[in-house]
Amino acid sequence: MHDCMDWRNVSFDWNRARAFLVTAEEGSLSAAARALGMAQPTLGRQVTALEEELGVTLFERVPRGLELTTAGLDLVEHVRAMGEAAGRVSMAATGQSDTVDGQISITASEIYSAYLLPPILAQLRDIAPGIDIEVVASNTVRDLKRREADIAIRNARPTQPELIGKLVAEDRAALYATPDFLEQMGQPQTPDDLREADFIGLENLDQLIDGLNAGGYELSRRNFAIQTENHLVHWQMARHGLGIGIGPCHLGDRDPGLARVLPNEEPIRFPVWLVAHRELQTSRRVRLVFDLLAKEIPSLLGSDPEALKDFA
Amino acid sequence: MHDCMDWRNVSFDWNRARAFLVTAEEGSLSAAARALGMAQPTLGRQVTALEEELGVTLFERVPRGLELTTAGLDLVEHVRAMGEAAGRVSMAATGQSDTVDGQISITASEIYSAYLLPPILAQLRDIAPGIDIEVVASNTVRDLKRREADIAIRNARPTQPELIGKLVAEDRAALYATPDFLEQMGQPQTPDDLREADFIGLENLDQLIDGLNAGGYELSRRNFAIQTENHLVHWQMARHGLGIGIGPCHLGDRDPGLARVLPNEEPIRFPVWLVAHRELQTSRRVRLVFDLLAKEIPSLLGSDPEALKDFA
DNA sequence: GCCAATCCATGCAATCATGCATAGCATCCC
DNA sequence: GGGATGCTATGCATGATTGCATGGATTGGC
Repeated sequence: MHDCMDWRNVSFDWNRARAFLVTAEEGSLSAAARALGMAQPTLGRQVTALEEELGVTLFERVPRGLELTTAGLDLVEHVRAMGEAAGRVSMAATGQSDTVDGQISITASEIYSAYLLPPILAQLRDIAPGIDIEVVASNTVRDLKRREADIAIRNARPTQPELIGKLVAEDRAALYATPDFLEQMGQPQTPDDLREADFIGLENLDQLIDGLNAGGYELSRRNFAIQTENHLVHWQMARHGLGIGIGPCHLGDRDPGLARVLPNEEPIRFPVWLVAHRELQTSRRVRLVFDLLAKEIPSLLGSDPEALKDFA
Repeated sequence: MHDCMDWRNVSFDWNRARAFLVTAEEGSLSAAARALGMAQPTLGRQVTALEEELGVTLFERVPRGLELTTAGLDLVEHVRAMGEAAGRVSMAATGQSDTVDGQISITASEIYSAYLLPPILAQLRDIAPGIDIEVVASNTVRDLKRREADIAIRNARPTQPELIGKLVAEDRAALYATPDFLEQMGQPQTPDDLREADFIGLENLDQLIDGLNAGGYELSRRNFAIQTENHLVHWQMARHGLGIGIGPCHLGDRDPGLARVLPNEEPIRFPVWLVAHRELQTSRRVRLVFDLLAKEIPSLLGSDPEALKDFA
């Protein structure tokens, strides 16, 4: 089967190829070194050695950094393919990994990262002390295909076929403000009473306004004098009486310093999905964390299993 | 362009992946080591380290050798893709032979052009008949930046940053004359014996005199009754007994019609550099010729690789 | 049953690669 | 124009990797 495969063609130093790839993608040796957790001189020497080895000048040394030559531009395409294959190797390896100990990376919104994950991760530390946990708190959807995280907590069903998702809970969100703030407003009762109210804004402001208006509100940008892209900051602002904030009920209802702005309005209901890459689902470690999250999130959110049917 | 690609997923040791691939394909560490030109323990340790790194047992150690586990069987598929990409990298770097065709221009001193290059260029004709060769025989340094030639053979390290040089050999030169001429002089033994001798001059006569006097001679312009700027003519004059000439030992020592004037004096030693423009170094054609010259010049000159260290 | 061949694992010395600290340089901003 | 900040290149000491030599073990053949 393997009569006489010639391995000399691949006998150049593959780590140098990796150094070249990351340097090309990051644009400078220093940035690449930071990304890889290596020293800059090391990377520089590896790139130089690869140029020597292949007999190709890959980069033009310019003061701003390194710039790909035409030859380098040609080669980086092939090396990129190598890197993508390497990513699949790593993905499959984690999936095959029979040891629980290791690193795992979870991405979730800032609110979930701050209020939902900590008690669960404390449990995880007890159950499996050998697992190193990294939490990527981000309100933008991270790409699991590129392995930006192993497990994601999201509020929508994953669309990509290589991702598998599990609907684990229902979450609810409502408008919150301090009791003082509401008293000053005269205890609003209907969305109409909020037409002149001060809200605290988030990123994607127009999208938020459209969403609320679709629910019967009549708001515009002038209602949002204060704005932040950070949801935790947003929440703290609401708690300090700076305006009306939007947040999950499991937080707001338990916060003695906050009250629902419109107690008679039904909260917004949305699903909570756990998402992981198919390859990773076979990993004992990923499996363990995934199952723990699936078990604990519903109880922490006080989610009724019956309610999940509405999102199917 | 893409904000923050996460490279941790590819940060495992790629060389270990290569070790794993070749071992899996060849069926044993020993065979893989032979194929890669490495030692068997090295490869064994790399595979073990990869297993450690990925947390996956790749091979079952059986008496006959190594056998892939099911996990390894899964992983080898992905690593094979990596290897194939590596092959394309190497291919793109090495270049296909059909793109080699074209014109190339080499500049060298007259002596080298006449005595050193011909046998090498004959080889080149055999290897790559599609390459048209131009030899610029010149004792003045041609400007590679202005593309006066593609490759230069020089006796000094290139100073301009856009030129890259490779120290390929050590050359030696000595004073030569015909045996008859020496007998007539009474067989000189020391530089002092040559104070009244007839030398054959070259261009830059004063520079040559200074150089020789720095080596213990006591010469002046009146020792140079005959002078020519052409080194080949210079050499032929020496061969015809017109005086003492200076020339490379690899020529003089093999010439039955010539003998060293001072056999006990150490020859002048100087480095042989191959020089090319950085940009041209990426050309497959230039590379091919460059490498051929780098390989053949040392053996033609009988240069000891150890001697090169003196010029570093 | 023994010898030869082949395989993997380990000890050890030399080599190579790495990281740190630093120098050299260009650029940007005040 | 000068200080701050980004980059790459180099010297040097340390630590990791390599190759060689060797040991232990199994298979196959005579």
